[in-house]
Amino acid sequence: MTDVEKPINFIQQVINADLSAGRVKKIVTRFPPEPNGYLHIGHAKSICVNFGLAEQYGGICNLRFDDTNPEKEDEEFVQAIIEDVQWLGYDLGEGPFYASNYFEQLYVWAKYLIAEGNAYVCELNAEQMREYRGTLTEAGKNSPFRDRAAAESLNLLEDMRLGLISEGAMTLRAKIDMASPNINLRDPVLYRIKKMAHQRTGDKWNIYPSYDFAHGQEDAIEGVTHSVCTLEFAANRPLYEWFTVNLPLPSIPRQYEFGRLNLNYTVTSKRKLKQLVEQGHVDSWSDPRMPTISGLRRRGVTAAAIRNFCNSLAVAKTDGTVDMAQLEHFIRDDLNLNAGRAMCVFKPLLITLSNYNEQEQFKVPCHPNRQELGLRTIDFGRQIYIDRSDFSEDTTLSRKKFKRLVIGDYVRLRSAYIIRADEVIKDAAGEIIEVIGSLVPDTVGQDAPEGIRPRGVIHWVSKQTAADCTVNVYDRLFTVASPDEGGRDMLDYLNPDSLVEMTGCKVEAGLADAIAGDHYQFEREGYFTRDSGSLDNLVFNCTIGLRDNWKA
RNA sequence: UGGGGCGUGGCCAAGCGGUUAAGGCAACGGGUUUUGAUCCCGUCAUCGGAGGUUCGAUCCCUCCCGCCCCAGCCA
Repeated sequence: MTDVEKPINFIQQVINADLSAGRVKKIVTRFPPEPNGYLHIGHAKSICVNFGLAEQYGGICNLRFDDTNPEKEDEEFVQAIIEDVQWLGYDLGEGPFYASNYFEQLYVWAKYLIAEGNAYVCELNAEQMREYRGTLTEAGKNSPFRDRAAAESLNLLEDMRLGLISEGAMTLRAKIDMASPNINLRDPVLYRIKKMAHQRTGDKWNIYPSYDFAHGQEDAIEGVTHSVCTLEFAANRPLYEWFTVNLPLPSIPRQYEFGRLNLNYTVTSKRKLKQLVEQGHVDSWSDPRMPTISGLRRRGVTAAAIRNFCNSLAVAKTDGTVDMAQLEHFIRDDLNLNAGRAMCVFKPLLITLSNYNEQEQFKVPCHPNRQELGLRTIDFGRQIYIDRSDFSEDTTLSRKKFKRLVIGDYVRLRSAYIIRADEVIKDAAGEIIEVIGSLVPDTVGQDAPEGIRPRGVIHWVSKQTAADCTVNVYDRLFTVASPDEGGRDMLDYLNPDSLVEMTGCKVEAGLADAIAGDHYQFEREGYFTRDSGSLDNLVFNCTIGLRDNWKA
């Protein structure tokens, strides 16, 4: 929460220098996802960095879909991405933008490169191209089509575009240097043939630009000043810059790379998340166990928590793995401050108060430290439920070790009376089915009377008015810190207990019609939100448990 | 192996030749508390290794070690 002056990162240093040198007047950044999956927590960092930079410098950040490969993309993902970015709290401004809107311009530039002798249509097939490319240690060799006349390439490119050439038969390649130690510069492919409809341009195109040929030019068209991406694109930067000197671009963007976010006990790779969804290991991209923005949202994580977490991360060139505990800290930090309190009993144990026959309602604070959040009403009666784990017949348990209800002893019911457990009723199997107790009069909102020392404070709900509900408690999706390490198959490390569904829970009446998106702290348990995926029933998802410092 | 990038406490991370080597997370002690929560105090490193330059190096140089990225007509 504290804004201890965060040191400026290397990108801000560059921006400051560019601003003072007059190289740029207004900062323009961009967040360029390919719509081939849902956004995850790693993207959140990128979004916060890019939109954050724009915000900080009074510039703009474009959400731009890098939709250059219809084979993998889908409109569903476009919509989900837009929703997630907005939910995180960012304004799309004039956007969203689409690479596909620039296809015509890119094509004009492709012809320009050919005319300038900087590109050619190559007829090597995929396998041959790989052979010609060389290896990390050996230079590649020139394609036999490398020196064909510009006019011929121009005609062939046009044929490719018109669908006259079959897929895989030809590509348009930049003519750079087959001996470059940087493999990205060994005559990279600019256009490939895909006779496939695009979700936005329909069947207008039979060829689609490659990432390298599209990305920097999209930036230039939009006037992006600082193209901030992740480290794995560092090797593409020389190519990015090659286009800026060989094409008549409207502006010269510059690319900078920072380390992407990795989190332990999960995976942050669209490919792997897609696999989990498609193979049914989770119920959808928005499964509350998924590290997707939509999964976190359904789980009950707030946008503020995600933003605070992302802003706590460094924008640097080191690539490390952040401890899940750090994300959890920001989730609790925000929820503790903002979530209203409520009581929910997971494993109900009936308590009947033999000396009480009334019905009462108590007005209790929604938040112990923020009275401005107001009061709520809770019902109290002769019969209440407490959690089975909050009762014990073992009278030898020390007060320090078991601060709950023990037969013959006292406990405080949160926001209500102090009660004593007098008698246990069991069924034929020896299972406790009810506890007969008695309350200590006049103890609501009062200190315990002389001689009575409640062992602790426990939560409860009124039997008469509590609502039945189901509670989902989640654990980490994987059993090991790095499920995608080395040659591991993440599926071997899926946590079989990542979801525990508890039915027959009892929540205070006021939450019977809780809405998804509202956050509650179930006292002594954790933070919860109504599950948006099963609104027909009253289901709460555990966002995260309360911190638990006591050693059992 | 060719090229590119990175190595500061269990994790993240400031530090830009002279600092008691920030801060956060975690952990561990203690205090407050009608949530075993929150909150509050306190404890917790000599900077991958070896040389060198310098009055002085985590910061500069050399070599070594380790990790990451690039050989898709993916992004």
